[in-house]
Amino acid sequence: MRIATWNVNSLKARLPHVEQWLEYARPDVLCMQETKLADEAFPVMPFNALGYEVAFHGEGRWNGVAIASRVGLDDVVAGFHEGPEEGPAEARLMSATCSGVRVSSLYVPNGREVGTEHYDRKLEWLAGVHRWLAATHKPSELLALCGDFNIAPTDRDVYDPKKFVGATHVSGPERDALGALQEWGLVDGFRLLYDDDRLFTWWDYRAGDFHSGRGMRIDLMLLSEPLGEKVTWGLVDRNARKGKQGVPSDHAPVLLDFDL
DNA sequence: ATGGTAGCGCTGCTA
Repeated sequence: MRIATWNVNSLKARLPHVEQWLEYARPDVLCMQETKLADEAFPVMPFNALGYEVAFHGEGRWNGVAIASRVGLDDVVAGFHEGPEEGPAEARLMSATCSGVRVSSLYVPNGREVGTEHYDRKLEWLAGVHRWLAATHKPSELLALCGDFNIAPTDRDVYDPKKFVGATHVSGPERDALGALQEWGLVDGFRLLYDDDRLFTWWDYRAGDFHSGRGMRIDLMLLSEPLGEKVTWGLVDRNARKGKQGVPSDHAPVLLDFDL
């Protein structure tokens, strides 16, 4: 079973990229973030044509998450649904069961600058994820929390730690929030297999950061231990940025294979 | 060097 996650930065702008990627990567499940589409505008038919069912939770011009699956898409829940109160209705979480694995697509708030209300909301949202997890799941289940966490777990996950001192994505409270999810019973799936530096998944569009290798690893797949035991291979597919479809996403898709 | 690009949508916000 192949599970992937990709912040597409507008599914409307990126649909040709996504279609081509599905054709050659053939994930069984693809979690998407930043679809930036209202639900009535979601391109259902292109996914169906490639053999995927799709569930989506959007709000229009910002945010938006979705899950495409060719191995079943059951018990779809948009948002937290139970556990903590939903709060302001931003479309940042959606879950479904795909061939026995409970899969969630997450888009964690960016946080902008440390000490701002946006940063506080990011930490609150992450605390909400922990409460939701504790209220609705058990570490013994087959769980995959996939998405754009907007957190680089360690200093090896940014191109130059000196340039990130005092910045969001690397701060202690953000990493502690990620650590709380791990303490509950989730592991950084990609790190189970690959210990290298520079396995970045996001590059700023500006200043040629992609071609200069200035990136961060912020797109993660957090796995419960029973699912982590089944992981066999993975990839950050930087080739997904190539092709004739126009401007690529500023994120690359991440995929993991499981012996399930 | 405190810049730069992209998406949405038409003005400036968000990342």
